[in-house]
Amino acid sequence: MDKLKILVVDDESRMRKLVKDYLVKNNYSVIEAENGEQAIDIFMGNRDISLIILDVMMPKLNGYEVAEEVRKLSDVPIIMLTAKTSEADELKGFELGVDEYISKPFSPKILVARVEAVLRRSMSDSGTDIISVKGIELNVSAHKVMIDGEEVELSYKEFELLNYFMTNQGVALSREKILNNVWNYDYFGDARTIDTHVKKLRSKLGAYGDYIKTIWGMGYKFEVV
Amino acid sequence: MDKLKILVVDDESRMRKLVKDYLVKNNYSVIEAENGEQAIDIFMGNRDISLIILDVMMPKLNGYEVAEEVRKLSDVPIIMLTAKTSEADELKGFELGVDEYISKPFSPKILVARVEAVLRRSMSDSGTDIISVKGIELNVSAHKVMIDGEEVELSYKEFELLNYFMTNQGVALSREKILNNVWNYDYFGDARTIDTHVKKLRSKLGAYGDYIKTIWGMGYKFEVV
DNA sequence: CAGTTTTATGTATAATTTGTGAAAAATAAA
DNA sequence: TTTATTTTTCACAAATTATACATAAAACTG
Repeated sequence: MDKLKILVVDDESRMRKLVKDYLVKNNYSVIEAENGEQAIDIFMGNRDISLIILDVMMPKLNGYEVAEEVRKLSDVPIIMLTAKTSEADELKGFELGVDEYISKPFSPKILVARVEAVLRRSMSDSGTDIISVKGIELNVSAHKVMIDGEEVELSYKEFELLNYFMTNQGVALSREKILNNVWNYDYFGDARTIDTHVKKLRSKLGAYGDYIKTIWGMGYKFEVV
Repeated sequence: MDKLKILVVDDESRMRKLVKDYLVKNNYSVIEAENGEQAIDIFMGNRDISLIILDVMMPKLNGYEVAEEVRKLSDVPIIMLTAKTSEADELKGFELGVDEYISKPFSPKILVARVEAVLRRSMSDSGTDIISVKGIELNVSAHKVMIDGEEVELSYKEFELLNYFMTNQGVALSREKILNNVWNYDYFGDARTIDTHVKKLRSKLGAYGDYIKTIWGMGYKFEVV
């Protein structure tokens, strides 16, 4: 589980093999799909795919259509393989959230360089929807929290608050800021309600409770030791 | 001060103007440089530049050489403008940390789309604000002070006061001025309370305590040696 | 140097802020 | 509807900080 998985989608098996060889040689794990539908199926059942390389020209679902579908599900990086360098196409791609273009023919070096560049970028900005700090694992999409492997029941607000704390690790957050981000903008109640939630969070986090630090006269901060 | 600054470097003034026009129309602020040396000078004196667009082909310092220099100073995003699509060059660029390529000729839309894509990526991971003087490191966003690597507990007012001192390094500050900036405007107590806070700050700063100098009959000043 | 003014410092007190448990209010579920 | 759950408010204790004050020390003035 240390090799990154790359999904290569192309109808020509020769081209798939070529790309696969280059990537495997550079220590990636490659999954192949020979058309758009299959690609989406595979992606659905394989959410740990780190990158998709899509040929533009394919029968039935073309590359853009696949990209569009994928974007409904995920922000996984997408590289387009294209023969034509039509500008209109390229623009369309950027609008769909395509990360990079490689035009055929290409060399192994270019392919690998771009793959690495795109992966580097996507790795650096959050990526998954699991925020994990020490023994606390917060699964944002599943709205679930595990502490030392055990699931802990948090209410909706408690979860949102913890999420806000953990995505702003090490940042001092004023009560006002917390209210504006975790509560709706139309909330005009007492800011002290935050204290009550912090109290409950702290107790539910057990030993990790004191990762939530009080900044006297200011607010709170989530910080590990 | 909300427009993002983009530095455009090209020896051809026609090309600079073209790029500038496109960007200005899209609400960016553009600074021009007509060669590599000038670009680096401008970048040095203008650290709030959000993006550099570099022509590859320039006399004296070429685009790659400029990129290399810039990377020694900063992680600011770089887009290369290139006529030739030589693969070796492109590879070289990626190794230097170039974020994107645009090959000439290009359309306004492509230019702006790529600029926005690159900026979006770089914005997401922009850092914290830390004021650091000698052994004192004041982390404003974390509301935390480190002295010789050790965290020191400061109260809210103490922190604000030190922050004010350090952002006004070398400037003589009257008690009145300090009150107006660190205390709320509705504070009408004794200005001597500043003395008490200064006393505590000095003792908490340990050996660095005498960076806070007394200006007799006037106020205080934060100054190194 | 004596006298005056200003600052340093230790301590006491006032004021503010937070923690907590329990009750009330609002929401969701049955 | 009743019942359960979550969210908010409230009150008071506990903790922390800000300020005032008294006195000592230092700096300036003539």
